[in-house]
Amino acid sequence: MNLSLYDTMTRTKRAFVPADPERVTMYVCGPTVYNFAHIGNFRPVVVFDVLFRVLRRLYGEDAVVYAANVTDVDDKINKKAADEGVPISTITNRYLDAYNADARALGALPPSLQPRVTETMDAIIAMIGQLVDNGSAYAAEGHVLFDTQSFPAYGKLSGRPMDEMIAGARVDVAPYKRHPADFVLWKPSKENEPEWESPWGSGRPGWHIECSAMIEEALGLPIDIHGGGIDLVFPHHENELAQGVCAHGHEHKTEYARYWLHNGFLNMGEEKMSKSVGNVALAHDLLESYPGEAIRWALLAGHYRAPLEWNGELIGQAKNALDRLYQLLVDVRRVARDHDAELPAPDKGAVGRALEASGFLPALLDDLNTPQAFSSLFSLMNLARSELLAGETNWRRVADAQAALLEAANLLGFLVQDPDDWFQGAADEGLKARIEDLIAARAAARTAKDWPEADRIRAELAALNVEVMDGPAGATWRIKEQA
RNA sequence: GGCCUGAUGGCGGAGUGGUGACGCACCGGACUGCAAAUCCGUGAACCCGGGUUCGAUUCCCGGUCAGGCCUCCA
Repeated sequence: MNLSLYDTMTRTKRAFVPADPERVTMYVCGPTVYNFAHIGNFRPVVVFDVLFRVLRRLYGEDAVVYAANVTDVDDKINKKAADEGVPISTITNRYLDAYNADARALGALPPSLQPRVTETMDAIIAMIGQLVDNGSAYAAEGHVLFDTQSFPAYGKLSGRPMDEMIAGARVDVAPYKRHPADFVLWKPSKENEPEWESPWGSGRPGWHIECSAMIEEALGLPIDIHGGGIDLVFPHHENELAQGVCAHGHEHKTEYARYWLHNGFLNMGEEKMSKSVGNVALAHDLLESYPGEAIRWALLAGHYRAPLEWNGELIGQAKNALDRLYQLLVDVRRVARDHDAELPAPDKGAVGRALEASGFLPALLDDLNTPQAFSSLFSLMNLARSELLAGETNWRRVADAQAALLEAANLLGFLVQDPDDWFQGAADEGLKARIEDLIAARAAARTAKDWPEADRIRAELAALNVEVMDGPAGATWRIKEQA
């Protein structure tokens, strides 16, 4: 089975072939850290995390280098810092920490590298120097601009003929630009704004150059995969590509990124209007109310390139779907215990075959078709369930079936918790002790067939947001919907 | 204004030139003191109008609606 990916540059789905299978490189445009990130900002985080995991599986954990940058020089950051009267690093560190915490809560593995603009300044200035030296860029009125006319392939990635864009543009063109499409590589800082020394005067880099510089410094050209949101195709990635290639001279022989991947947007629908409720669209806030895994599931419920309808029901649906998957894990554990059975170690060959036969891996390798992979997850779960419920339970087969489900789910970053924690994790130790006491009291009432008392205790538990489930070997419980 | 996507059951969402996955929700049954979980089962959809075809949800054209980009933006 081979991975195929849809490449924005060629507008086709192509077999993925890395330049060097020993060192597969991926770069994804990360956040500008001036505030808590919107849930939409986390779609690429989760999507490319899945790709990262898939690549690690295919090429080996140490063979994949994934860089996700952080923009920590920006007007919005400057404004926020000025408003609070603090250095920009106070702002950027605060929100980068929050961003990383949210990403972790959403089950994203940390990228191999997380370069920051402030730490890449020398490479940025050096690259601008190269561009000026070889005639791809020019200085004007304290700015340095990239000369789009010097790069014939400009516009190829986004599929925009330049003249059409200029004709339809609604923005005023700065007078010092030679061509309307030229963009800033370096610009003077305004009063009281952070600035860095450069051969063109003190100032700060334009938006696009940071990524080109980071890619060269952190990964080296060409990179295998360049990812980001669909909105970045133009102008960001188009510009990045142009400078990244042209920095190496006019032959333009340098390959920049072998595959360009872009995720679609979350369609916020009416939700956008609910500002009164507070910023429900912040991942940071959603994580207060829902498990990160459920939010992750919701983000992967649609194909990454398609728009995803983000409505109020989605995360709840995701939570319920995960409940069923986790329930299988709980049941396997309980039934095995009831039978005093030890689950044997799973057979790797059988597990591998199940991932193929269920369609799970084929779906994932087909341009990351996560919705179809989800479907396979349920068929793997059903298989495990029927093995568990078979008349003469074959523990070897149960173990293999459960292992297949777990391996598949884990590859997507799901079922990573102990199932008891999933259902009961929201309870602290004090609450757990109290629940156990109530359940013991209820068990006594049930033994005495005192149904009114048993029901009264159940109601008491329900008031604690706890659901009791009677089973042949005693009652179990779980925390219901978190408010 | 220019360029570009998408429109599938109550909700989310795959897929396909020839009986329309999967999940959530709903309904009926089994199990249960009652529930929950689980199991069995039912119902329910391809925006509109043309065209191509033996046959279109799937291909083509037009329309409507929604969204994106052209300016910071996942």
